[in-house]
Formats: sequence, structure tokens, C-alpha cells
Amino acid sequence: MAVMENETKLAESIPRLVELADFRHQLRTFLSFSESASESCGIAAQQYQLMQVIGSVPADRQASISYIADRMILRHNSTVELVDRAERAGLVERRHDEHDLRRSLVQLTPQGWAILEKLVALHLEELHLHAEAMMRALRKVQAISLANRSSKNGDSGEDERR
Amino acid sequence: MAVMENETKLAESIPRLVELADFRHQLRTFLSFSESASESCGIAAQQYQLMQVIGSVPADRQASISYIADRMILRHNSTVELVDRAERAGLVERRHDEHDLRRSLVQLTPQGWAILEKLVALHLEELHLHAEAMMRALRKVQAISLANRSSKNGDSGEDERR
DNA sequence: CTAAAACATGTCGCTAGGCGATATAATGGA
DNA sequence: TCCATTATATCGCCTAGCGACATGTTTTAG
Repeated sequence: MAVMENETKLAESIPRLVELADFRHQLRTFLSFSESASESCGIAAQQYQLMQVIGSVPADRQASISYIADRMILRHNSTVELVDRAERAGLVERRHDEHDLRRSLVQLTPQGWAILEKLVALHLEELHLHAEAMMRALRKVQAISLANRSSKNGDSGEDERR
Repeated sequence: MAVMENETKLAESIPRLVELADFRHQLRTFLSFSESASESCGIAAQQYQLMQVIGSVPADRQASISYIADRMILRHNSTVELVDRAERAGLVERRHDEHDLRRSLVQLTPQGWAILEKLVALHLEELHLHAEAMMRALRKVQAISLANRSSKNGDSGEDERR
């Protein structure tokens, strides 16, 4: 260890790195496709995701800003801005909740529905082609992460266990 | 159709939307975790991904800017800037390719390796917990996208299957 | 019933990070 | 040698997310 130049660390010096990197690459590829697809419909990728969230609200809930923020994993103010942009683009519109005047409910416009429908189709098509590769990559990582349990504690061997 | 107010479109008006949205939510959750984990190590999520790419270069290749750009799915100039930042943070360093002076090869510093190792462990831990849910969501979408082949052409029924 | 706490949304200024356009140097083939 | 191609780097711009703050509404405690 002392004699090894620190340049010469090999790809496998961190055991599961390659699999994680491959999985991540799959994700980037999918996200990149989604971005292109959205742009091909004239909207931003985030707006597509926003519409996805709004369009898939469970029947007993409504798409308030905070609900959307929660599902989009964004701060509420970022969500407000996202909805602003989508509203300006004519994809969604705000309504006031009659029972709680603080809340503003967001819903898709007919144009929003149309674009969403188109993008869902495109994504399903893409996933039809690439879901399998993603599954494979994820499965590998999963197998690894299972074997990797308690990798922190004094484990002597970490490689022989499947 | 004429009498329906356009407000009342239900969640299932686009058949597979919920599954796609759920899958996307899983992705966001994972990416959000990755972001937090990276920040907990004092670096940006993109820098972690950069190190992943560099650390997992196949033995017969080297991490040039263009290679990284390709794997990160970024423009080369964005990659240059990403590497700049990572270099400033002491995570990576540039070297010149002796055989092609145009190329600059990027490699991890010892500190970079240390942080990468830590983050890989954190991510494997996380995936140990959530890979299953991601798999499930992906599997659903996949099943759907299979059934959805040629959904464009005049298909009368799209709901009765399964 | 009212004051205060909690909550939901909205506004503003800032910043990071990605991109297009452009520049410069090195390589390779005719 | 000369020029097209390749690889990296630089610059200015712009988007989208965030923290801090503001406003209005509901709920709760007393």
C-alpha cells in the first residue's frame, strides 16, 4: 500500500462502483430522452413531470401546490414558479379551493391533456425499448447492495459472498 | 363528450399515467437522496456522478473530457466546467495525454477516492432499502409498455387487458 | 370570541450549472 | 505542407431552484 503510486488505483478499487455507475448511466439516458421528448412537444421536462403529477392525482385528493411540491420533491416556492410557467404556457390553470381559500388547485387544460397524452405515449414507447436494460442494471445493483449489508462493520471478506 | 365539462377529466383518462408517474416519483426520490448524500459529503451531486464515471473507466480507456461528456450525457463545455469545479474542490486532477496533447485526462485524487467510496457505500445502503420499490414501479411500467405496443394504430380496446 | 400559532401560497433576489458560439491548439490525411 | 477534423477551453446568457420574506387563511388556546 505504501509503495503503490496513488495514480494507479484501478477501476475495481471500489468493488461495486461499475454497477452503480452503469445504473446511473441508464438513469441519465432515460432522463435525457425525456428531456428531448418534452422539448419535441415544445415544453420543458419539468413541465411534463408537473402534468404527470397533476394528471395522476388520486381520486380523493386534489393537486394543491403543496401536494405537487411533495410529489415533485421541490420547495413550495419552486413549485409555485413551475406552475406559473406551465400556466403561462397554457398547460394548466389555477382554481381556488372553495373550502380553504388558502389553497389553489391546479388542473390541466385541454391542451395540457393533449400534450401529456402524447408524451406518455412517447415515454411508454421508449421504455418498451429500454426498460429491460434498466431492470438489468438495477437488478445487479440490488444484488450487490444485498450482499453489501453491514459493510461498515469489521468485515474481513466482502467479495466471496455471492 | 360534448356535455362533459373539461374540468372533470379523471385520473384515468390517460390509461397508464399513474404507473408512469409513480415510476418517475421513485426516480425523483432516489435522485433527491443522492443529492442530499452528496451534500452531506460537502460536494454537489454532479461531482459525485463525475467521480463515479472517472472511477469506473474500463481498464482499456481513459477519462478524457469527451469520454466523460459522453457518459455524463453533457456537452463537452459543460463537462469542462464540471471538471473545473471538481478540480477546484480537490476531487480530481488533470493530466496531459502524452500521446495526444489535445486530450487532457482526468483522474481522482486520494481525497476524491475517499469521498467516492463513502458515497458509494451510502448509495448501496439506500438502494438496499428502495431498489425493490423501484423495481416494482419499473416492472409495472414495463408490463404496460409491452401491452401498449402499437397503441397509435386504430386500437379499439386498451383497458380490458389484465 | 379573539389573539396567536400554524399553514398555504406567493414574491424577490441570488446563484449554480448547462448551453451555444467562439477560440486555440494538436492531429492526420491528401 | 495545408486544411479538415478533433479536443479542450473560454465567455456570456439564461433557466430553474432556493432561502428569506410577505400576505392572507384557518385553526387552536384561553
